[in-house]
Amino acid sequence: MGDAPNPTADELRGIYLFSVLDERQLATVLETTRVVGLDEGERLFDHGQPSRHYFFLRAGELKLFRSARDGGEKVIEIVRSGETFAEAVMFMEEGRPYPVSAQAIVASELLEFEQASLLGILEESTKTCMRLMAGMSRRLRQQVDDIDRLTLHNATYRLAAYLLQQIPPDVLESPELHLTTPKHVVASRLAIQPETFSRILARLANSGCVEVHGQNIVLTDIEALRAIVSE
Amino acid sequence: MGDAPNPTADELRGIYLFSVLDERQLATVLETTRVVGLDEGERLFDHGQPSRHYFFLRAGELKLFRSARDGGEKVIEIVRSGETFAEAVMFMEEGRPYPVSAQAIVASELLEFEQASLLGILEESTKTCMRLMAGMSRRLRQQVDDIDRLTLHNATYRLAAYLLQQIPPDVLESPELHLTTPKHVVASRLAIQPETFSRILARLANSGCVEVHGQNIVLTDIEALRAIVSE
DNA sequence: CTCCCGCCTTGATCTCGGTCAATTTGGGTT
DNA sequence: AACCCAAATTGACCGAGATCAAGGCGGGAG
Repeated sequence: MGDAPNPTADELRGIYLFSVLDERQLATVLETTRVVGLDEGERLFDHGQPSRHYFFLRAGELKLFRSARDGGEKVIEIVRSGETFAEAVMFMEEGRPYPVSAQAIVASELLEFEQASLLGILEESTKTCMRLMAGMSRRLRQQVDDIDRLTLHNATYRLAAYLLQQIPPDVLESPELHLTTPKHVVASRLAIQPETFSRILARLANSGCVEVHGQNIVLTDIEALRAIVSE
Repeated sequence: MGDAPNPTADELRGIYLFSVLDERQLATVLETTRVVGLDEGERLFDHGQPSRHYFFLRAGELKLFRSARDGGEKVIEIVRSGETFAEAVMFMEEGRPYPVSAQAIVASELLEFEQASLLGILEESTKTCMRLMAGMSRRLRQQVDDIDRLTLHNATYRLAAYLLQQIPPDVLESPELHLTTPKHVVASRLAIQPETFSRILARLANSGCVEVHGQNIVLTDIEALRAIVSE
């Protein structure tokens, strides 16, 4: 490879978590920062493994998931480029094991940070504490939403809600969206089997809500989708 | 009433979140602390309502839950006396709405704190930030465990895991435990219908794993329960 | 003691989504 | 082009758990 640029203070400053750090603090973080490349399908860490790092996804896409002994798999979160993850693990007791496994969906490039370097900074930067807590609070709420959907709503609802959520925030009238992720991964994210996922999407298609062309999905009737989601 | 004692600095010091505060900081918190009594079934706050307070449960028990329009209800967490809750809400964006509703399962007594008083303290007490983050991190992990159980395991597994989890940590050989909570609430916590809950418990009973006497359940064969959970 | 109302239990039936199995599709490789 | 393999689709069937419908039990109020 060799074309992976080394991280700079400027790059770090662009990451929300680090955006209020001063030069010295940024330098401290940079000292132990490593660039990590991941091939498609490669594991970054495993559930239960002791954690010493947290990460920023520069490019690519990966999934955080749990596995069952029978081979079943549940995607807890899909991480997209520009996001940090596993930064909350360091506050856990018991040797700080990762609560999920992480695997690249496509070839990816990440920055790997030492937990220790951030802990020192948190001691002196209450602002950074606030950023970290804001992120944790958001995740907490998202997970409550996930539990709500899993237990109080059916698979069609969950899929419709997911599609609506994928609409870029700035676009009002753009009903076309591109699944960056293989359908079976999205299915697992929604706790649906691939076969059922396919059937529900087909049903939405021939009831006129959506048009499916492989990874591209046109939301031809947003209102109908909203109707499904509003009960 | 009138028999609800006013909170003291000492009582606050006994709460994990406040345990590293100095006298002045405790006094600041105390200034805006209120004692709140709740009858059985009474609501403390509702999902979506703007939040200004967080709480400590002095006595009693309450449930944090989500409702569906069809009347369905999912208990997200059962709060027991000695626990704080809703302290993570203040870091949420968008007017900080409560992500769940809170309702007393039995008559309860709580302390109500203003979010604003803690925010000021967090600015100057990085140690308190750490405590708060530790609590949030633990909740985050618990919710991942919940999602795991909901999606990767069946109702019998969830019930068995719940029973095993209720064993007091100090007791090794005590197979007897008391449900402090009505069975239909536990059922909702586990995302099981009351009828199914009852049937599964009956099945565990006459396969010799447990003995049920109303609210009291004797775990007669812990190993068998462990076997169900290790699948 | 008796009544009453919620909670719990038990039975019968239904259904959504999972499982098993067989194709089909499509991007990537030689 | 012909081939390959993983992903996706489609069909037939099944089953865990939900729903609908009666009872039974137990504790608090009069």
